[in-house]
Amino acid sequence: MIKIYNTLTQQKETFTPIEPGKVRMYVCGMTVYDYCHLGHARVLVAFDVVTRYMRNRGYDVTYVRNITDIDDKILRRAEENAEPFTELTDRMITAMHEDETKLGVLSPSAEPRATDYIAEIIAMINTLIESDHAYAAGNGDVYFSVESFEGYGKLSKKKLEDLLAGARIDVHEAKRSPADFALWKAAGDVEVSWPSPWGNGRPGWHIECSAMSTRCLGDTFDIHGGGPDLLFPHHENEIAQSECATGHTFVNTWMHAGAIRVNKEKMSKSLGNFFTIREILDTYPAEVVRFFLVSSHYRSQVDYSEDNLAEAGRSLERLYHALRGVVPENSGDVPETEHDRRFFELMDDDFNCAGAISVLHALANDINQHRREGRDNEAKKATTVLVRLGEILGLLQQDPDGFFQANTAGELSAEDIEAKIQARADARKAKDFAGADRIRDELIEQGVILDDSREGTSWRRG
RNA sequence: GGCGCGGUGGCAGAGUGGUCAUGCAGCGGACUGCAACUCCGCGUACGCCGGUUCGAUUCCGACCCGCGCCUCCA
Repeated sequence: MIKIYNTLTQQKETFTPIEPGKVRMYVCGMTVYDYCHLGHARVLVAFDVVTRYMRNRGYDVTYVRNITDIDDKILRRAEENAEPFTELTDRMITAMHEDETKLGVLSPSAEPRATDYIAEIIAMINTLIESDHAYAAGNGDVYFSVESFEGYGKLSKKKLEDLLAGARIDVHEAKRSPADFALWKAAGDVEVSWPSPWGNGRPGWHIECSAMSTRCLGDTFDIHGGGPDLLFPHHENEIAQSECATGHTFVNTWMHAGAIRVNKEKMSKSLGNFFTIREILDTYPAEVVRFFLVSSHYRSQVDYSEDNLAEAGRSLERLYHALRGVVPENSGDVPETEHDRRFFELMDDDFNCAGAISVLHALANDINQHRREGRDNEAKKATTVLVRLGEILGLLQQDPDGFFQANTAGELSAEDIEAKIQARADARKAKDFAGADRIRDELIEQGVILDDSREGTSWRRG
């Protein structure tokens, strides 16, 4: 039985899918005008773990994550670059897929793009106008009438009168109420646009998610997720549009990831304090970045720092070290263990990855102990369990030697290193310890660390 | 100002009404030719003040501090 914290009800609830055995989930994806940063990675990884875990628990998960490929920022950036906006968005989508792959994020079941759903968007807007939840303003814009939806504010716990009183909502003449938001934006002369009953224009941001999610998953679906800054207004507006258009509950469970922070401030585009995934991957292995993200609860805030990433790396190394030199069995050959049960118990409780990782470490400790005391068969079994639980978190699927040796640093080839290790072994055999240590020191200078064990000497790049 | 989240050992980070997170760093021991890795052991953490309770870090209330949203942002 899985429990999930639901932003809508502000408590953990036992998850019950609409259709037994099936999960329909929608996550707000990227607006593709720039490279993804670590905040995006957080959401990507968090819902990747949710998907992997639920599938492992036997659910048939349909995971839809959209791409916003038309919006003001995209058009502005394309103009700055003097390129067609589709070239910009294609490039950024390719880059996003590369980043995802490196981070071990599985592809979603579907990845709808706003520009492919213009007809659905227009149809939904029409429905809203017909039912008086929306109105065409004189200037070609179409707005949603917030006051026409009784439940407005139920997700973000905001009161409409507070919003209306707030000075930060700009008064726009075409709007009937300052809290109303655009469903359709009229296009200027040269801008990218699509024809519509209200003239040429393009969709507003919120409506595209309503149109795509209901089209792909139905009027009501199980889980809707996204980053913390989408809660308001984006998700609140999605609820308003969708529930007014369909007459049904939009989403049962709302999930929101925690923010990534830098120096106690939220990492964000507007503050300019963001680190892109690709620049972080220049310095840290992708799995270390993933491990760092998975090491804390998906809802909590996480501080990005070099120290924290480096520490995550050392922690992950411990796990891989335990796997080194033991070939796991087929997972099916090892029955469920106490560790499996503990792992599932923790993950069932709102995807407690940080807790689940402690099980991984317990397993590593078992493996090391078994090997040290010569219980090879037990070590093999524990290794099998460690790898299969790791997979649920998207971790520990590399060949351990590859993990330790694939580091980009260092000039020496694997052959050079092996030769030096052999030379050192010969020196040790001849009791020439000074010579042996000289070789070891030379390797350390090249960033290569030697690990001696009863089975022989292995190496890694540090 | 409104709404929401959080303050755990040197650091990171789970969790619980009454033995245990876990990792990193540190210390002592084992292993080693010496190291590294590994193993064993160690350090009386739960913001502050009241309350409930036989007992609270965990429940309740007040306070202090931090963060997020209220405008585009994952």
